[in-house]
Amino acid sequence: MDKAYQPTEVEDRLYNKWIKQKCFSGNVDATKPAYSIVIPPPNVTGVLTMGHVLNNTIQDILARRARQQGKSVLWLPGTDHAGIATQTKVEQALRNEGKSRTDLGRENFIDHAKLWRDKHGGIILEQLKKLGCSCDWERNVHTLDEDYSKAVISAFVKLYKKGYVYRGQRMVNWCPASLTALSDEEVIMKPQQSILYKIRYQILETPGAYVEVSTTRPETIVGDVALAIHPEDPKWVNLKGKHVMRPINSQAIPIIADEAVEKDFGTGILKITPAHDRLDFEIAQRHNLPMLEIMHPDGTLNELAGPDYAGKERFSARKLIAAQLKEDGNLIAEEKHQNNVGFSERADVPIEPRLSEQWFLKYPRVEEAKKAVKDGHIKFYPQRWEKTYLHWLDNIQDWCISRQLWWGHRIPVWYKKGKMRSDPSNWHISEKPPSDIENWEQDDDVLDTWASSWLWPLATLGWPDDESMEKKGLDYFYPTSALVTGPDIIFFWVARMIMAGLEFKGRSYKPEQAIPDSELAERIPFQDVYFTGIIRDGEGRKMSKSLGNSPNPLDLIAKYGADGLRHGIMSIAPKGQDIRFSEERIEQGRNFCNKLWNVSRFRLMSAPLEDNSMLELIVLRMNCERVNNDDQAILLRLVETLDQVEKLYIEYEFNAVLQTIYRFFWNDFCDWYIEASKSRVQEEESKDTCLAIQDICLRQILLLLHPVTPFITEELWTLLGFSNGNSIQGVSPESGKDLLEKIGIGGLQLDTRVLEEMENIRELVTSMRSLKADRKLSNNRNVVFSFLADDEKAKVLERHTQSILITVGAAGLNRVELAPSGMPALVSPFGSIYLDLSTGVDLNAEKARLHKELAQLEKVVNSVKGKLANEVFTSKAPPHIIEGARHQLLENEAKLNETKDALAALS
RNA sequence: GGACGGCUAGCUCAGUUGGUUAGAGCAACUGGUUUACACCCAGUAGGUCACAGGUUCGAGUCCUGUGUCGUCCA
Repeated sequence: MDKAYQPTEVEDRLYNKWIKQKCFSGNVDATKPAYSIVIPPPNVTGVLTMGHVLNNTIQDILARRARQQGKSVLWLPGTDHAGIATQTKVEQALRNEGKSRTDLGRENFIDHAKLWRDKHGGIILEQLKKLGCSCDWERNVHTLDEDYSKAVISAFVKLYKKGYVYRGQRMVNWCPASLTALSDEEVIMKPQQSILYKIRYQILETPGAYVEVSTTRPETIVGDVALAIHPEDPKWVNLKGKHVMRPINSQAIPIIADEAVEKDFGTGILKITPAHDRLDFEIAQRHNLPMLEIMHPDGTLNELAGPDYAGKERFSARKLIAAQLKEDGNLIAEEKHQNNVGFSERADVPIEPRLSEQWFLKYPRVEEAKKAVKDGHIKFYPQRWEKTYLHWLDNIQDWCISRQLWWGHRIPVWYKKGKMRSDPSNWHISEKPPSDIENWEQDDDVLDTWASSWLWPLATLGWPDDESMEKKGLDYFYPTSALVTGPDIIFFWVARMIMAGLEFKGRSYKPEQAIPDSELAERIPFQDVYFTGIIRDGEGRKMSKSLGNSPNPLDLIAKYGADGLRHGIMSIAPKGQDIRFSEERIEQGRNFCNKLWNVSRFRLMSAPLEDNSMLELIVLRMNCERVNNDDQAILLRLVETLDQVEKLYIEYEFNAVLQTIYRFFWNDFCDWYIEASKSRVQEEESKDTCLAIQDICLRQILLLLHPVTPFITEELWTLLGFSNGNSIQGVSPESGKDLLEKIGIGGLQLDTRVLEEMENIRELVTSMRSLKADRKLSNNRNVVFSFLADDEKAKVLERHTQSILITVGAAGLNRVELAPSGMPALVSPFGSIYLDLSTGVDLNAEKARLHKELAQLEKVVNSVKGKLANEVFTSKAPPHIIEGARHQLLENEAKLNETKDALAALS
């Protein structure tokens, strides 16, 4: 074995082996419980980020742990076509060649995009393999696959037939850069430093009189069709029914009264631009005002804006119009003003509210979706996200699902050629095109990507095709066991998947029929949802490409190994809290692997392996008579650790899992047990027992760690002879109880009282080391200690003398009858310990140290005394607390007295 | 404006129904190559638990308020 663990070769070799042996196949197996996870499909053109590392490591841990528990596990991978993002990238690539998508035409463009996808796509899946992800790659699904597309189209048609899908002229969020409508969720509100322009409008009926109106968007004045006041605003009561002159493109427009007007904003008078503002649109509808569209889809003003502004881009038009207003004396003031502006999530430009004809979805099963979570059919970890989820569902708006893109699922609607498209009698909506296709033309739009990925848990398992569902095991694997994702897509994806699952899984219910409670559990898409935190950089900023603060995970894998990366990232991932990334933690992950490697190496160097292929065989090598307290203690700690880890996994407390394993492995096993057993392994009578216990511990440590660090554990599983030729996968780490039972087959009974004794011994050893270190004697193994204790304590000490001497590094520990004078001392759970030094002791330093100790003890003793003297405490506190306090007092008083004695002995 | 979350050692974080003297890793400092590991070992130091009230025999933990940072929604 190498002196340091070299992950690269091991990882590649083992991953290939696992793939070859089809270890990750998710098979229907009626004899086993099912465990399934669908991957949150990454963007097909994406590359691995630290967020993916976190998210997928967690999924892999869950999958591997479930395999250990004997479940039939499916982790289903795939990618998302990511409509806007991918199309933008492909168009960018075309533009570099001097071409546009319209040059190519729709069909050519899509072919081109597919080629581009096939070339650039799927990189991320290869990267996930580097990370060790145990996905069933043969099941890989892409949202534009033929089967998946059929499911998406089928869902659309079903929803249309039930009346959930409708087409309508509405105000939508328009992205002038991507030239498509967006859903509300794709709009990000950002606070902006804007200018509030105060503009005067002349009142027609009262020449020479003006009203003032405030707006941040003067360019929309050319689209004004009215001014509005609040009907109960006393300031403007007399304005109602009058008219004003529009200051740009002069025209008389009415003043109307509507309750939606905010009396307190600006002057309390609102300009109404119905085609370019959501609120204005609603007001205009109520008052039968015309919709004056003054903008092209790309955000430039059109002819209706007048010859001076037609063709001008919206922000330059703003400046021009402001200048014109100023010149005409109609601009009263310009004030700085902080407001929120909606930006397109993808293109990062301000969205334009725009009147547009789109397809909308009235969400199905909103009430059932709330119920499924409220009643605990679906559990959120951390639970607090339920609130966010429910709040969104309480305020849900219809979903604009059509996108003016080519890359995606084309909407299965055909219109009669030459007929009014707004008239449903001219529509053909079906999975299949009309038979007389020559008389029809298909809708140009595609569906929002999320309107395909909301079917992910269903469609990846074959829905809605009966044969395919059977083949892929939908009945077996659905509902999936857990979903691991970020809270940033709770609305985009999680909530929508829940609604889709409730609507589509199982028998169909009419919209007005509620789904019976008894069916919720089988219709939901997943049982547990684990929300990860967001990975931030060392300064707490979100990782982003533009900041360049995101490390490349592949570089980290090359540097620290996939196991090191996984271990590092998991150890800093508190449940649902944002994570500050630091490379040091990944380094620790690597160090951990190296420690594991080296202790295994040490085991192999100590003695040749016996048959380690079964736990029972190892157990039988223990000779009960040779089992000492160190052995008892380490086995007890192992049992404890197994139970703790199991409990923590159930709560998805990953970093606590890691911490628990770490403590057992590093502190208990390596630092103590291995050290203490070094001499015993040299001795014939204790050797076999000690090695057997080392092997038991190592075996269970590997099993405990396997979900987190799959590569090194598999490698050591073989090297330490546990494998019997088989993979470590699927071997259970056992519960504490089961392990106890198996240990018992050799006749060994563990006694939990040993643990406390061992803790005291370790405390003593630490103190003795400290005594040495304070005098720069750490490396002197020839020092001699004396101790002063009663018979009972002395008996315990004498039993442990050997391992104390070894671990402290000392030549002797002798009992004395009287406190020796002039020796540095310490007070331990076993009485006073003296470091025997013939010369060179700094008595003053010793006194100072003991005085400090004394002060500390006095503080504790006084505080506990006070507590016990307090009648309210003794009458109200529970008995075990009082008992604990008494015990504490006795113990500390004893220490106090011994410390005083030690001090006296020094003078 | 509303909701949620964080604020504990220099840094990153544990601290699960309130109950012994608040823990770990890293960094710092001291000493060490004793044949598993310097990706290591031993030891030392470092905290009025953001602040202010309150409940309680007892508060890092519960309640109220404030500050601050962050996220989401409007």
